Amino acid sequence: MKLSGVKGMNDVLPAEVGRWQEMEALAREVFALYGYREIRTPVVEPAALFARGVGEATDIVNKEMYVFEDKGDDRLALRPEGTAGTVRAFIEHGAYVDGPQKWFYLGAMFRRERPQRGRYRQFHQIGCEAFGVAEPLLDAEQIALLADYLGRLGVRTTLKLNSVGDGECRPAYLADLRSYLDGHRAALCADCRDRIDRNPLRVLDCKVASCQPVLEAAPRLLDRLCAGCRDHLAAVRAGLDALGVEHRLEPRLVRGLDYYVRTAFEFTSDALGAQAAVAGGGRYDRLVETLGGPPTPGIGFALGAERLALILEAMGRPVPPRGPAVFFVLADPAGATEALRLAGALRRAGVACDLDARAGKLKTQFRQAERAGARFALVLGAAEVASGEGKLKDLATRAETPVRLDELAARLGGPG
RNA sequence: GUGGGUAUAGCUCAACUGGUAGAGCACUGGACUGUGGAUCCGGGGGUUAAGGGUUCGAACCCCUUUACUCACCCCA
Repeated sequence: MKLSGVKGMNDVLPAEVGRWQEMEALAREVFALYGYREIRTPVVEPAALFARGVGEATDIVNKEMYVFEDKGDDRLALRPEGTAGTVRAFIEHGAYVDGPQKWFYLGAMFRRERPQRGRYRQFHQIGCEAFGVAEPLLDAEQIALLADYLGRLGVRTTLKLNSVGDGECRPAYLADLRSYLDGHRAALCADCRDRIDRNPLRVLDCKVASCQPVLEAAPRLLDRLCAGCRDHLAAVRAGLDALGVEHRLEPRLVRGLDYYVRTAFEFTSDALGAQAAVAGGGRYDRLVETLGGPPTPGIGFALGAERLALILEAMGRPVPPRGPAVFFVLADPAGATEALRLAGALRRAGVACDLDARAGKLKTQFRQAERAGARFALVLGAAEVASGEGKLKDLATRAETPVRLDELAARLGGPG
């Protein structure tokens, strides 16, 4: 029986892992610049957390979540998204007493869907959550953070912004929309007819040509926003303008999670195929309360790491190299012993080095040095041991320069 | 969950309308007993995804299963 990985769950091999390390390191760096601090929560949570937080009726909870029994006790779930667990931790540890909090996380999420380009059963999200501030200034700042992060990676995206209303204006709008769509049921496609009850906002998103006339004339949420939501949206846009963040108002942008209110946004890329969203998020002012905490506004986003990696790859952005500074080529037993000793000294000095312990043909060792991504190679044999001197070979230029072995650490430790 | 496409060496692919399974790259040995990317010669590697059927004969045709992949749905 041949073993293979679980469908939709992928390995990141050493050759590509540099890209992931780059994305993660930059996230930590940039998020810290905006005052966000890292939080780590379990991959497993009570299933009820997601049912209550994300929404019982959403596809994510309803059909995509991995749920299992833990020895008969609780019903547990592999987290399908990061916000609910973060909010749970926020409440459980009473973090709300310390005023506004800005947190971020990196981690694996799980959804049991049919895999396709940019969509996997285990995938990784990089997300930010900010608690305790209802002001639109925060929305603008957080969206700018995300734009900043993507911009530093050279990724070109489109930012789509919308308001999905709040408890004051959305229910009335939804009722109107539902009855409007119901009245035009016959003119809509089968998918849309299903969606009328389940998620009427989604109908507006339909791409089927025959549905378009009905949708064009449908009531628009943007026209029905209450004064609070309208002002909020205007302020967010003004904030983005002030920060020089380009965005597009997208009245049909919908989020798939129940907890979103007011601000909803999405960064999309055309390098991704059908799954165009690199990152998405929005405000969730009632979520903390829903999950049992004190009323606390919040806003957050999640970015799909696999999708970002796909974009970087499509851009032809090279994977940052990670090779040793020097690779020792062992010419004979005396050289091998010396190499081991020298390697120890260099490593104590913080200089990365490597060698091929098989000590085979020089040709093979040089090939190994190149494959390891080493900057220099240094042949070590009885002659070098005797003279205390060797030739440091730059593998890129193939130029050799004499070097005293006891000065190697100083030579390689410095810049260049 | 629903469709479409694909499946031959580690990778990329050949194999004439069914006739003994090959090449390039990679790996490895040698030409070169202390200098890699070039050249030349040699070597290891395959139940042709799996199972069944048709046939004198199947990588090729038929059926089933599985995996991968793209799209729908949905979302990061």
